[in-house]
Amino acid sequence: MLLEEEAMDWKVSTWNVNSLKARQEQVLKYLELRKPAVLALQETKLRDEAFPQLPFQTLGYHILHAGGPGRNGVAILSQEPAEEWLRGFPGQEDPQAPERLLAAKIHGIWILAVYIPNGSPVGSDYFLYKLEFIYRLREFLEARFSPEVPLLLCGDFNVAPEPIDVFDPELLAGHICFHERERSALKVLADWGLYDALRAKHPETPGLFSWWDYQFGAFKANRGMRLDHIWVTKPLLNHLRDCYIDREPRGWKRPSDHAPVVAVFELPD
DNA sequence: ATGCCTAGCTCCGCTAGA
Repeated sequence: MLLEEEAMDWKVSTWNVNSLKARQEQVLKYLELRKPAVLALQETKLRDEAFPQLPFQTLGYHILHAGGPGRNGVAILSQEPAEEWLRGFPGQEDPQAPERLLAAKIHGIWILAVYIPNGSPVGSDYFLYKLEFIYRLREFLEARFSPEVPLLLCGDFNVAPEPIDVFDPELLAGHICFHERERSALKVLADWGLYDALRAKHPETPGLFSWWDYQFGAFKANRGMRLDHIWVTKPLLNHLRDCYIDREPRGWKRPSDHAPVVAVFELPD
């Protein structure tokens, strides 16, 4: 009993909202309903000065945002303030990385929130940029962090890791977000010492997707892909209670095309 | 078939998303 009282539930959620301007009311509703300790957002599509801080602060969240004009934009909202934070790949010239990668130390745990480039079409310069981005992320982890300490990498990876993670692996073979080269890049990233939280808890369950096309009634038919992930180091995996995809917001009116992915940890208070 | 994908941006169509 004493042990239970000393442990706390720590919920981390990641959600590609496809414009925070268009989705502000839904994100506020989500925070009120689910009350995650941390919510990572991708595709805010906002400049830093345009982030609507007040309604989120009113709900008790601290805000870190790494945005820019038009596309991209990542944020970390947290009930506890960040002790340290950084954006982009430090020391690198890439103009997009500071809108796609944000890291924050919260409750003593480094949380890396990422929006990996889409990379379409396959074989283009942009496709190579996507692969390179994933390899640079691995180098960044090597240079700056250790797999021996609790760390969480989450966000829109824009890659479905395995055939079980897409609705039709034969149809989608070689397509963007399920191409062999993307999947092998993701394996190199994982080999640093990261575990897929969802598959740690639900290794064989098919049909677990986090993105569905707006077209073709894809959500209703569950024709989707698992592109959004929460990966953790071994020390944090030991505290993982569950990981799941929260499909409800995908069914709301005027939704994002992605659904939140959630991990719940039992941590010492 | 009542029904079309949805953002931003600078227009009133285009590009990107995945």
